Amino acid sequence: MAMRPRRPRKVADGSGEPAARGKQQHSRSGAGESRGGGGEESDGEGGAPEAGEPAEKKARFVWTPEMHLRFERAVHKLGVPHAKPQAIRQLMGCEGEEYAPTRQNIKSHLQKYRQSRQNSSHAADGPTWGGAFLGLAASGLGASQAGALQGLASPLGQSQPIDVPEVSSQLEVFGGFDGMDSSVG
DNA sequence: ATCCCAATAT
DNA sequence: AATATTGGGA
Repeated sequence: MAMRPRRPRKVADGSGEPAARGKQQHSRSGAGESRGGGGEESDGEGGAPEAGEPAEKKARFVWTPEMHLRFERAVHKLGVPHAKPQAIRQLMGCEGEEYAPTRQNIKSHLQKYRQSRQNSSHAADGPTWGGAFLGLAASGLGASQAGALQGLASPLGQSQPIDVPEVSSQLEVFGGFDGMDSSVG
């Protein structure tokens, strides 16, 4: 029986759970999430192919240096410790792109990003994250793109001057440095 | 109910 | 190692 990895995870109430748990499964075709004005993450469950399909490979999201750069800029704009997945997605301008990370993709990546910052914080940096965009510039596909990214323009031409939603509510828009750093006393 | 984070699994 | 998935909290 196929199960549909929909995404209602936990629906209120948390009383008593069967003692049986510890099952992991993976299987997804579409992305998750799709709502909220302008959401495009469609959840088109294709139904489990009964048979005949030669086990399609699931495509994992590949974070390209460029996507990574957009991600980084968005995160830094909001402040590393305060960057939230949905805000990041908006600031990235990935909407409308053919290759757009889903909120969950961003979430996962954001975690990794914070982790790399946390465990190195300010000292040495790993070759992967530290030099991710260096490869972009060296690749040659950056040159002009890098310049565009400086101003943050969408390759589609639909560049709107990033309008930050509303962060005014919080008085802590302050950010730009790694939070949680208290060693020097 | 929705969103996000951290842990965990693959 | 990088990404996805899951569990739990706000």
